[in-house]
Amino acid sequence: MSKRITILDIARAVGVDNSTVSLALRDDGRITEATRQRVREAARRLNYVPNQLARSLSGGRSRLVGVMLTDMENRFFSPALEEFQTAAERNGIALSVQFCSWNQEREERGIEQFCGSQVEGIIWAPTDGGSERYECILRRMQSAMIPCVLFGLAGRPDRVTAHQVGVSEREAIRAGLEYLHSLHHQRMGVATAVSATGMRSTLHRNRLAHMRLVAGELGMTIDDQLVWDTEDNTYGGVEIAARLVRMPLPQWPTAVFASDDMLGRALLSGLRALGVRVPEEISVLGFDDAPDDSTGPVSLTSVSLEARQNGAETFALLMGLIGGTIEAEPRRVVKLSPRIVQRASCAAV
Amino acid sequence: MSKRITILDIARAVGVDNSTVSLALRDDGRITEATRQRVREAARRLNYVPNQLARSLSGGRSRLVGVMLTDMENRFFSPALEEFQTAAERNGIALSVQFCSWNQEREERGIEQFCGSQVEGIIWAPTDGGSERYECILRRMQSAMIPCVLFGLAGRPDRVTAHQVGVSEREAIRAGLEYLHSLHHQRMGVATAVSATGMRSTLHRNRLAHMRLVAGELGMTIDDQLVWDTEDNTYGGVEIAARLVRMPLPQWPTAVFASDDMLGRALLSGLRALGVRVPEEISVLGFDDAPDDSTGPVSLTSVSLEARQNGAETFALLMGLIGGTIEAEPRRVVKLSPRIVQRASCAAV
DNA sequence: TTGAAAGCGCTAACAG
DNA sequence: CTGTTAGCGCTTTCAA
Repeated sequence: MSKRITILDIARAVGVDNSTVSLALRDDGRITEATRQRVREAARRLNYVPNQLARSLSGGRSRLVGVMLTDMENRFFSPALEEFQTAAERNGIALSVQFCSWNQEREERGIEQFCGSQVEGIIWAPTDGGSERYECILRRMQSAMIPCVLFGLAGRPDRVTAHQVGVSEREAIRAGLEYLHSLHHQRMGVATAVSATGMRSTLHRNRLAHMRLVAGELGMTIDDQLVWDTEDNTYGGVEIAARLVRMPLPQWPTAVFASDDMLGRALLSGLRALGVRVPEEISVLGFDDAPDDSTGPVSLTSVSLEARQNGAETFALLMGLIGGTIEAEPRRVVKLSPRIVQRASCAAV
Repeated sequence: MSKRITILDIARAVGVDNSTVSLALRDDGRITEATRQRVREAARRLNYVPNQLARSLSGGRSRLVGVMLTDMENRFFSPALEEFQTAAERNGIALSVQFCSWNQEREERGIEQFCGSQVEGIIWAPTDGGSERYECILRRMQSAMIPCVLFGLAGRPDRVTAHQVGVSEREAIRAGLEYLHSLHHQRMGVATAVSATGMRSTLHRNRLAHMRLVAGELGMTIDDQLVWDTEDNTYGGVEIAARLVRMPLPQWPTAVFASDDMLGRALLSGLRALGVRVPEEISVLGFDDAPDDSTGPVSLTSVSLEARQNGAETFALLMGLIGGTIEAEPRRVVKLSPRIVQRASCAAV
């Protein structure tokens, strides 16, 4: 029934011009404290809600940033998004988040929608990097002059077509292995979930490949016997613990590198339950440093992918791009360093 | 440099009026196929992106729905959001998601922002139900005439101040217990995470209270000795398995009701690793039916909270409200029934 | 210090 | 079938 309240209603109520109201509402210095008060009061009384659409259209800036993520499951996104949020609030920016569920059409439509909504910038964790389709989307944003920062190191290192922030998985794996190496571990096991469903599989496959590669370079061995695979990314680690314990002791690795923190924690829990003392009898190293709800005895040393810091860095870069403090060219690639978060699950041999 | 392309640019390029372009782009029947083609072609060539802000402002409808959730961790939200997405796409609606991270100020600001963005409807999974603050937010949406559907059964059943969709936890607990009862379980254990941090604790505390209550009504016993608590919601279940196994056999419960599926799966994995056969030696019942990445031997019978169906129902209700097919009054409370998803982890005594 | 007027990009009546 | 003409609610010069 009652139409939506606009500044005209306020203007009429207070007896001033609408432009005065507009200025007063935004605390412009040109308006007397007195009128400002009356305007504010009327606004409250009338239950006025400023129309952001009109504001953006007229002002030419939406104060909106779009965030396109692959899925909600990814433990890496949660702290990063948290970081986006707080940074956005500090900058007076609203966030609009979308999840494409690894569906590339949805991903494309979503970004299209962002552009249509006149977002001032886009943070994008793409489903794939370097494909034709992906480059095309990037170009469209570019031609629409909407700055975009890729979240996570996507695409081919040879052709950097967009700003990006992330840590190299390769380097992170290397950091983990070097850490184990520094603790004199030679014979190493791996817990992985290559058999997991969907995109998870690819993730773990890549990590495993990197591990093999880098281990070779460091003179460490990853015996095929010591690569335990599971299809259950979340709880398969427990079963892996059981499999490990069934092995004759002399065949045990001195350390197990888990392909992600889920596997790592599950493994740790399983070993504990089976009476294996960590790190005395075996060391366990995780990967991701995903946020943890355990405050108990289970504490996993892990290679941190620095989700929070990545998030902060990404948003800062985007803000610079939006504000014009940072030039669109050349493309920036912010490569953060992985970090070993030392807890109790690793010890020297 | 190049200003953004508008319909005027297209109109100029094609040599027609801008309103013709507007209609042509929306496939209005009044425009000749020929001109439509030319317009479309020019639009593509010029890389035209329709300005959704202007469209919404002018058209008076934004085709935007806001979704306010507490956090990304909640496994219940993921399938529900998926459902929102697909339903939204079918209805030509765009979704804007926000997570408040259990921060009530952020929650409030977020909803405010939704209202300002002229969303046509809001789906809200509130941090709390029935508080003064919460009622106030509800009223504001109401006075802005933005329909809102609460996701999950929030608030006090006595005073229904908003539409809501969900399943009653109480009933779900009851369904679980009745199921165990029907399998002749008398002596029952509980795996809970009351010691978890943050809001999780409250959740588990409530569930435990309901369990005790309903168990009493059904003549089942929950011995305090058989209530195992952990602070690690995700992997604590493994440790609980170890604790259980340490007990002398005659004291074992015949079934364990896990307070959520994380605990349930962890427990199952732990028991397996410790050589306990499920369900032959003990039954395990989960709660939530969270999406599972395990396709392996671990398969947990669980009380489903019907996340997908809840999601679909919620969105449908909101669409009805937006479209005017459903009246704003009286408030609708759609209470879905929990369902036992029978897998392999429960058997009769 | 405030008011008048133009316009952001698009839609939607209506007129031609 | 296409062009004309008003707005949508707000910002932003420029006058007064």
